[in-house]
Amino acid sequence: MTTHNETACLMRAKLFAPLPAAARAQLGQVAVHRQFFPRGSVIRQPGEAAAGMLVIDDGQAKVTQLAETGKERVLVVLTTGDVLGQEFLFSAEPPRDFVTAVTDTWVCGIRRHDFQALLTKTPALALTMLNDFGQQLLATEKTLVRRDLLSAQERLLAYLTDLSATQGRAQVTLPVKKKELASLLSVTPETLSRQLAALVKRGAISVTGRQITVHDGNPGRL
DNA sequence: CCATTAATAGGCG
DNA sequence: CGCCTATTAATGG
Repeated sequence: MTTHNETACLMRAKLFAPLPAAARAQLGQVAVHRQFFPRGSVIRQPGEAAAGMLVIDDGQAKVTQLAETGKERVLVVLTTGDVLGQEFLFSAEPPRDFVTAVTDTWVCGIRRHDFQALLTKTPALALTMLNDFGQQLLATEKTLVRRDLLSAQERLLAYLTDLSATQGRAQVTLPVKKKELASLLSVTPETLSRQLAALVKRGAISVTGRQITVHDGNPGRL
């Protein structure tokens, strides 16, 4: 897409934004740079070795888990600047999830040993990681609470409101197929379709394919 | 075009 | 609300 120097790739991760320049430069040294994954290809899958942490340099990817029945469960959708697999910086366990490119995607990464070597020399890095784990925990908590406490319609609207906030505008684009969004929200595709229609009728949103406009209102803050 | 796949509609538990 | 089926729309070759 655009230019790309040693540190740029990893620094696209919002995670590392607070780091001092020196630490970022060092990270750039040990990073794995710019691997390309065409839309639909598998970036990571269960059982792979030496997983490490990944940064979405450009593109979108979904994290899924496969049920016994063969049906896939969408856990999260990642976009440019998002990070995944922080836990593999600290553990040599193989991944349990699939990561699939939803669009053409470029990915960077850091291997566990490289990261840990750097960690011992750079206290700021440790703090940054701890903060990130904390954020991650809060995010997980939020999705759990939503799933258990909110109705399907409330969950959907909460999701859309979040998306609108992160994309920075009222008109948002669904990052994945509605079928997958349904999985992410723990509802069936039929229910998602109905609740979308209900929200439209209520005047909370308007829908054109994957383009959705969130009209201001009182979404509820969960 | 045709063949899949995705999305919606309707019925039912 | 989930599951099932029928119908229609979108997509890809």
